[in-house]
Amino acid sequence: MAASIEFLQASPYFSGMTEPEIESISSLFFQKTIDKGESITFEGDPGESLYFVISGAVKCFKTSPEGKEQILQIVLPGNSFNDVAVFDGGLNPTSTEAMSLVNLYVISRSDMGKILNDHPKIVINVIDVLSSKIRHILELVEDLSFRQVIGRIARILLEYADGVGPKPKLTQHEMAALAGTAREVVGRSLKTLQEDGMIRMERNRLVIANKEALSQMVNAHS
Amino acid sequence: MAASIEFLQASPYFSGMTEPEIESISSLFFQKTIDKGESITFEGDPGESLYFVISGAVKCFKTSPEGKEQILQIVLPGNSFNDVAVFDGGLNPTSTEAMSLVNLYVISRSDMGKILNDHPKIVINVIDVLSSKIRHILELVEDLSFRQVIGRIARILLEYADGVGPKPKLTQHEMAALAGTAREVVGRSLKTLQEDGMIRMERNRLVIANKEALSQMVNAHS
DNA sequence: GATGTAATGCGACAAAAGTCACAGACCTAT
DNA sequence: ATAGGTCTGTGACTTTTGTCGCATTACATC
Repeated sequence: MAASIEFLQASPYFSGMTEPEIESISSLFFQKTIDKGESITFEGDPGESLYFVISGAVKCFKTSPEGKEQILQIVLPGNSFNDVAVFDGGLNPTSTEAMSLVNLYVISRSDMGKILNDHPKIVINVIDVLSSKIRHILELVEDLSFRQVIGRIARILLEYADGVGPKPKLTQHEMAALAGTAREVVGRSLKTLQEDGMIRMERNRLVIANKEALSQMVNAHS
Repeated sequence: MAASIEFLQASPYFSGMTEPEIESISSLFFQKTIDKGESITFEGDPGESLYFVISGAVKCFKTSPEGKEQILQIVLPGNSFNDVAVFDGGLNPTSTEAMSLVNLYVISRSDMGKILNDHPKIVINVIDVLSSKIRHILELVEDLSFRQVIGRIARILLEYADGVGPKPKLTQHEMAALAGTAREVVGRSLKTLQEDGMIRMERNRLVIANKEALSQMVNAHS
């Protein structure tokens, strides 16, 4: 089952390739469906494949010896995961799991290597993708190091608004894993934000009531 | 002032290039000396140059609005910094400063681009360098998210042993910036580690007394 | 060796975050 | 509809971390 030409053309990896070129590589991908909650890759396994999300959401996370989870990235449609291990030939740095019903394109490490070999011009795309991953993780470091939990939660709310479009509605547990804290602390933070009029609970939907104040609290301090 | 051939050959960026090739690019580098404590680049500035450390140590760090510093990496001889901004054309994600008297090779973004153009085979090296940066930052995230301060300090002590070789002797302030905490907390942690017999202070030198116990506390929990 | 400056040691307290223990709400599949 | 799971709300308490204030010690430089 080959990959859709439109999908590949829109991917940051293959931008700049002509349509015939893309057609010639599309047969190297195969499609895969994963149920919500199913694992896709495990931290420490060899990096065999590169994955592209067609629909749904995938979380990349690390797990501590005590079982605490830190989400590094939620991968949404159009984006890829497991890049690092595929390109440097090392072990997967993170585990991944479907946060919803997920559709993926999968390509093997060796086939991806062939593509890079045959189309050297797209190697620059790989560099761009990796660079943007670095910038994204650096933001997480800033969060963990500089902001208190309530500030991190505010940032998460701004980024993941409220389950609009491809973005999944997050549980408090998931927000906790994103923010690197405990579920109860997320609950308390949400309560505080609500009391301060920054958010509102509307029949089981979380609504941002005062976006300016929320952004301000993110950019200023804590 | 061209770069030394041996230095470039040993750099992860140019491995695989023949000696004549390296000779042909060596004139694109120039050398620069920076005094201890001087800034080299600033977060948010455009990324004009790529830097290679010949001698000394350079810290890459982010600064919070309140002035707190988080060191992301200490760059030692043979390694590079400011890679991301140079390759993706964006702004410097971090500031950098000399932790000691530092000797650098500097190459401009455009000259580095030319090298990649003329020698496509080394683009794969860039991918490897970026991948290893990602893995390194992910370790920092794990530290910040999973370990308590004393565990992070233990890890720092194991990694930066005690000012041996090119590694600088760290002040408590610098350890705090590495661990994402305050100087006093570092002092307390060191005291605890000393009381537990894991480290020892010998006439102003910090010595690891029980490496096994220290590694164990790093790998196990907190 | 005097004199600043930087680095450290430490006690006391405040604030933030983590943990535990439940109760109640919500959802989903039989 | 009901039963079992997941998700949420919340109080009470502990632990960890951050902050302040100062005394003391090392170090570098004239």
